[in-house]
Amino acid sequence: MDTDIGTSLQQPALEAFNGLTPDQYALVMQKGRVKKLQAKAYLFHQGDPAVNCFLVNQGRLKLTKLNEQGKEAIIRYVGPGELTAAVAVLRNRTYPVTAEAAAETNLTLWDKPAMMDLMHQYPDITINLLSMALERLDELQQRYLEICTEQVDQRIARSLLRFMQRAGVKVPHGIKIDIPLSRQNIADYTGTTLFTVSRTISRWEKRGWVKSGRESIIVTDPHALVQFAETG
Amino acid sequence: MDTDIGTSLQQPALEAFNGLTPDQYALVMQKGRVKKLQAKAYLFHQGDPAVNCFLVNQGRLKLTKLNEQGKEAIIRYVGPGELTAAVAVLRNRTYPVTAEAAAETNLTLWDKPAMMDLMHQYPDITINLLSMALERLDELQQRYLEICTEQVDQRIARSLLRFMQRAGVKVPHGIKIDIPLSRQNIADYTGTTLFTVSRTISRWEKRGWVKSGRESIIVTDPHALVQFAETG
DNA sequence: GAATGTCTTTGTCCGGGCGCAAATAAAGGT
DNA sequence: ACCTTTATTTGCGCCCGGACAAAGACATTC
Repeated sequence: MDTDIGTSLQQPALEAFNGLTPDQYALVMQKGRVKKLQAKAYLFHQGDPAVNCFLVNQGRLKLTKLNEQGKEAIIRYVGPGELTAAVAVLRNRTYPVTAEAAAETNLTLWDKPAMMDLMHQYPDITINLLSMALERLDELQQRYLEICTEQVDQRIARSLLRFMQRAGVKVPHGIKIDIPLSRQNIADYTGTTLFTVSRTISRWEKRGWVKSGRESIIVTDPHALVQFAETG
Repeated sequence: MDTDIGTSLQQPALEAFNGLTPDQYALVMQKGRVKKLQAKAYLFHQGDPAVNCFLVNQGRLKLTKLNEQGKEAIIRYVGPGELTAAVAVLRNRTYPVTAEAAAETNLTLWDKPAMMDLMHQYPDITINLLSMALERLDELQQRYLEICTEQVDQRIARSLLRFMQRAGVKVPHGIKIDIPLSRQNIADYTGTTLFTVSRTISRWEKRGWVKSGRESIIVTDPHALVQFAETG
């Protein structure tokens, strides 16, 4: 029973290659090249010409975006089973974001012609990609709503809950977010400052809602967080 | 030459049915049903079961989203040539947003089976839809960055510029935004309050950057706005 | 284990921008 | 023309949350 400890709670990601037979799947993966990234290594930078798209096999990518003044926002974290930089395939543009490994990460990548071939060969892939894009759009719309209408506390609560769902692992007294998350990261994700995040989280720690360490957060009372996120 | 006045500056929207022959296009449009909406009429509400997707032929839809407390954010305006509610086709879910006609609007709509048929019959459609979804994702990421990193003034400037690009028509002394936009609308779009928007715009009016009336805005000095948006 | 670098906490200050109230202006209805 | 409704402006007070400083906690390296 305690083998549960460490089990990932991650909901099965919407896969790009659903609906293929194992044989087809093997072929598709064969067409791609694998790549391994150390933590904190950059995969591509915002503005680089976009040539490949990437499937995360293990690990996690952090997607960030900079404005003209060099201020940063975290667009999202890409986990196992998720595909990113599909823009590269559909348009001859540049990457709109920067991708950095948040932890050691294994990828499979395809260049534009390869992915185009696959999409024509297996139309389901295009449909899956569309479905994934719409899902992400949906999530971002939700976050946009939150940042427009809610205050910092609530947004931080929601972020922790979102991270928990996406990358939570059970530990003795709660659920640990299995991404190295600094206060600054959370601030960049929620559109505030690391100071405010720090204060907010210490407050919650005193109330027993979370336990936090250096770049690590354990949610001990998810229910309280949900309650807080919804009512302020 | 002065016939230019009133000409839309709208950049040609990325179309859902590019790459089809005129005959095929006619067939596709035949498969859909047309619908006409009066201004302020609702097309669907957030939470309604999603059954149709819609192509705007004329007019404009306003997509909004509510949070638990009933606060609203404007996700985007959908103009001629653009398709919305593709989610309806790809997933058996509910509409994630509310759609309301911002002006009198003509639509063509397809239900899930019809659109599914089309996607299978003309694979290019799926690719176009994917491309459009990625484009919208890109735009929303950009706005997310802005709302995370920039202050209210700048965001309002950027919004006006964005509306100008999407729905600008030339008028004698500037470019008129051809959407009925109240201060409240702009506030909901940029994540602030109508008071702040009002103050900001009157300030700009005094500087001669814009001319504004009731639910109407004319940008008279786009360059100044761009400058301001980028440097604060 | 000393030194260095990074992350985090906490205090203080203060200003951008929100909330509210009240006045004004514009459109529409009868 | 009058009344009603809805949009906009403006003044004022206040507070959330940003800016900055300084110190503490934790890792890593040599």
